[in-house]
Amino acid sequence: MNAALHPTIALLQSSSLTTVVQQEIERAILVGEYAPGSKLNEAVLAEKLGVSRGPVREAFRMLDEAGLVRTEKNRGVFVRAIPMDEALEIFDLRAAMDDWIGKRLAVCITPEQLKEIKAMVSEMDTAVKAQDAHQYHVLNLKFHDRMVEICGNRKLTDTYRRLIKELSLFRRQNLADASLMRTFLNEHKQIVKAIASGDAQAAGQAMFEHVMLSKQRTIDNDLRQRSLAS
Amino acid sequence: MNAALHPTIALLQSSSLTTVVQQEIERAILVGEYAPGSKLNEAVLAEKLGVSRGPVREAFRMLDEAGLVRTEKNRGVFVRAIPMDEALEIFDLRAAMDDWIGKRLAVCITPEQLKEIKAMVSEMDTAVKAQDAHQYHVLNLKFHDRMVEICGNRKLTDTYRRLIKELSLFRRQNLADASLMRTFLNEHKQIVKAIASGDAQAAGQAMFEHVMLSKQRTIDNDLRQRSLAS
DNA sequence: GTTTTGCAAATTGTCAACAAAAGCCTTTTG
DNA sequence: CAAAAGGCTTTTGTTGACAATTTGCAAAAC
Repeated sequence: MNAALHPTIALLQSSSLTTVVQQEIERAILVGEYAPGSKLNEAVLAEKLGVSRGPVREAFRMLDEAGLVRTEKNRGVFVRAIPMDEALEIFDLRAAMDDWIGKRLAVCITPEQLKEIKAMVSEMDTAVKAQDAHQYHVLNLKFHDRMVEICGNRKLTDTYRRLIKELSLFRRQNLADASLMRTFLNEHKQIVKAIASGDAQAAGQAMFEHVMLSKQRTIDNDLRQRSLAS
Repeated sequence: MNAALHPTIALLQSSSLTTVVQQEIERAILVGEYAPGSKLNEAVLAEKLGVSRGPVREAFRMLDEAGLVRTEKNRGVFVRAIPMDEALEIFDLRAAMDDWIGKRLAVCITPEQLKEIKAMVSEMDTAVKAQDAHQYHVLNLKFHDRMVEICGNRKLTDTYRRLIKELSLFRRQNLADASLMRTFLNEHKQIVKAIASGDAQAAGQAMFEHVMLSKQRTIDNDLRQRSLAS
């Protein structure tokens, strides 16, 4: 009965002020409008969004549980600043998941889906050649997100996305230079190749090592920046 | 300065009404006081806990984000009933994580920690011999939880525990019979052995397959119950 | 007899006011 | 001059009240 209802109606039915406030704050955080560590003022946000403080507070509780903000009693909520060691932990966890994802895709991906991710890689190729780091970054996120999605495990997808969101709070400025982009692109090609060949072991390993290289690059980047600062 | 303050003080500093309400509801849910699918009434809970509806609502938003309840706009919040297919998804995800956990432990576990988990297995041995399924279940949870913890990856630990909590919402009655307990116990011994030997590949595989057997048992159990019901 | 319609009660969504704690600036004191 | 004390301001924590929606029931219509 409630199968094919009007999109506007479905929207109104699902979204309360709290959820739309939550989504808006989350968007703003992920897009960098509020820097990690900065304070989020209830009253200011409430007025800005044209609601009272109640929904804002409820949204804060959601974002806290999601790991995007941290709440200090009687002091307020702050955009989380992911420390280096936690980011590295996330990389390890992601690697474990990507290992499984690779193995699974090698076995169960459909020809259409394979075509789809191949197209993504070739788009990335274009971006690399155009030296468009931003576009590459967007495509890269989409590439990995699509692969998890194809696995068809919603719990995995949710967990994976949660980690990606938290990771995006860590060092917005992690721009890859041209040579690194090319390295990653080659790894992507290798991943797709392993998946296409149906070799679960190889696909898992390729994805695992791809993430571990990202981790290593993050470490190197940090060391470089530290030495520059001193 | 605030390093070694009195535990009561630390408690008061960290816990607002919202957090204590959240913890209490979570406890009640996990312990089975509210059955999956049952409705949680804001006003009733608020009065029961001696607070107003505000903190209860904020706690609901946290529990929703944690996956323990589901909110339907204008209808209320309900204890989540994990459907079979989602439970199976969780098993797969857990297996992927346990694979990594096994590999990691094989490499980095200390002799004391190894001794510790060996002691747990022997406790489980006792429970199995005493046919104490409940005690076995408690020890089993502790065993796996401790192994994740030893890995020293807090993000992994958080994620793992989140999954375990959700899984505990699925079919409280999944009691193992004596022969199954013995099977699992043997697998535990094999896991510990593989970890002790330092063979990462074997340890990962042992843990992975251990979870997959749990998954299979869940499927079998479901089929059996379905056939009995018809 | 079944379905529909309308009303009343209960419940959730939202808000604004009050209480309490933290932050800040001035003043006082050594 | 530094540091502590005190009061003022801002911000968060909590509450109770009001508005909007759903639900259950009973009466009416077919």
